[in-house]
Order: sequence, then structure tokens, then C-alpha cells
Amino acid sequence: MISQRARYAFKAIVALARAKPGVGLQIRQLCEQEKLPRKFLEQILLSLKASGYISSRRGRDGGYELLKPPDLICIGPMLRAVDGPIAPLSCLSRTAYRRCSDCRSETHCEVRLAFAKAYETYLAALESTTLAQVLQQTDSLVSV
Amino acid sequence: MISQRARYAFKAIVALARAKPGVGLQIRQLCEQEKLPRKFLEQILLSLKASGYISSRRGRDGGYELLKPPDLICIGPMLRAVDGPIAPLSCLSRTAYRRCSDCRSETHCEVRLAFAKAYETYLAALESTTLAQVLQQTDSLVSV
DNA sequence: TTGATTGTATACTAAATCAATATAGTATTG
DNA sequence: CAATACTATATTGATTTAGTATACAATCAA
Repeated sequence: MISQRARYAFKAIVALARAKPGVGLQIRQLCEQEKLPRKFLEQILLSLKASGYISSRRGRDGGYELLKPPDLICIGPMLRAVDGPIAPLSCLSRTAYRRCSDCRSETHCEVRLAFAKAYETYLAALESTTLAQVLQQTDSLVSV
Repeated sequence: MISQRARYAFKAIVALARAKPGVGLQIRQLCEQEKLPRKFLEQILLSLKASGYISSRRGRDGGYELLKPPDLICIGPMLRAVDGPIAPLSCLSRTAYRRCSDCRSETHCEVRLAFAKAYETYLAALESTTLAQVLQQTDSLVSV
């Protein structure tokens, strides 16, 4: 399961992607629209800013805005930015690799092998699907 | 990341699968061979017994034994038995489905959509690979 | 039948993580 | 300068994780 934090982050990013470019949204609107706890969301937006997904403007007409175009934002890296490593085993992680202390031979480890293939496809999917694709998919469902 | 608990469980199951059938292994051997903390492993083995993967015998020549043949044991269900739901979102879980309280329409939820496809392939892989396959794969690497 | 051995069943705990809240700011604009 | 909005940390309560500890029950050999 991804964390609430990650879910909220996704929701915020989606809302910002749907907002008018050049205008953005304020945190008040974000948490009202998406029913998110305000103070928690503030933290999350700060970290999204730190990882380069959004920009912010302070003061009376401040707010947040998406920095990258949605077709350049991929699900995988975003999840990783918020929740940390995605891999089911640290020895399978590309970004946070760590050897298991108990483990004679990594190449012969059955646990690793059991997850390797499945994780590979999972990661490939998450790293290739863009925010733009997701938005488009949802829009095409409007009449359903 | 799967839990340590799950990693240990997998290791134990693998060791039991490699043990002589009809004989099995004692917990002492298990934790020495695989370098696992004994008391923790006891708990894990109990839960594996409760979920039907292994049997046990008490007394002097006691020990644990695999109940099902390795080609009938799949990675996915085993992980689920030890760690609970596998899905990245509870609204995508088949075995522990729960609606998100914030969420206007599930079918139109972008977060859900973002993960749906990737999770589907992940789950399919985990539910179709058997313990037997993993053992065989490892064995074929012997000379590497 | 007794005692060594092995598994069973709970209870407990220390540390980490999660999901927020609280507080005290700083910047911007009317 | 005051209202509004973002920033930065600290704190908190609940839950989960990764074990340990303790006491008990079954089995078997001597």
C-alpha cells in the first residue's frame, strides 16, 4: 500500500494539472476540492516543491503551480519522491539498493528471484505511464 | 517493501521445500542455515502453519514440513498470507477492498487509474509464479 | 515415569513510521 | 500595516514492526 501522504500528493498534483496554467491553485482550494487535511497537505506540497514538481508564490494572491508539463511527469518517480523506494526488496531497488545482511549469494537468492520479474514489469509500467496519459484516460470516461 | 517477516517466511518456505520430504527441518536448523532470529521465526512458522503452508510435529524428533508441493505454491498468495494485502491502494485490492472515503467517483479516480494497470501486471506475475519455478530457476544458475 | 527436547501460545517492549496538529514565523499585496 | 498565503519545525497519538520473554504442552528415549 502506498501511504496516505502519497495518495494526497497525487491528488494535489492531479488538481494542479487540471488548473489553469499560469494561475494554479491555493492550498485552500486544494484541500476543499479534494477533501484533504490542510496542514498535512502543506507539508506534502513543500516536499513536492523540494523535489521540483511544483512552484509556489507567497502572499495574498499566492498559490501553487505545476512546474513540468503532465506528459513529462511519470507516476513512478513521483511515487518514489514522496514515499521512498518502490521495490519489494532493497536488493532489487535501483535508487536505494542495499544488500541483505543475511544472504549468501544475491544472484542465487530465491526470494529475490521470486520478485524480480514481477517487480520489473511493475516498475516499467509505473515509469512509463505519464500524468498526461492518466488525465486523458479519465477524461475519455466522462460519459460512463 | 515487503516486511522482514515476509522475507523470513519466504526463506523458511524455500528451505523446507529443499529439505527431504517426509523429514522436514527443525527450527534450530532453519535459523542456523538462514541466519534468522529464532523466536521471531517461531511466530512466523506458526502463522504459516495457520494458513496451511506447513505442518509441524512436536517432541524430540519434531520439526516442520511443507504441506503443499512447490508447484502448487504461488508467490502472491503466500505474500498476502504473511503481509496482508498487496495492492498499492485499498480500492484496487481484491481480497481487502475498501473504498477511499475521500473520492467522488471510483471509476474516474486518477490515482486509482494511475496504478491500476501496473498493479494488474504485478499481481498477475506474483500469482502465476510458483515456488517450484523459482527453485528451478535458482538451480539452473548453479554454475554461474 | 521422568526429563530432555521441540513446538505452542501469549504477553510484552523498544523503536520506527504514519498521519496528522500546533506554533511561530516570512513574504506579498491592497 | 493588516490580511492572506506559504514556510519551517516541533510535537503528538496511534499503529506497525521486529523482535524478546515467559510459561506451557506434546513427544520420545532411557
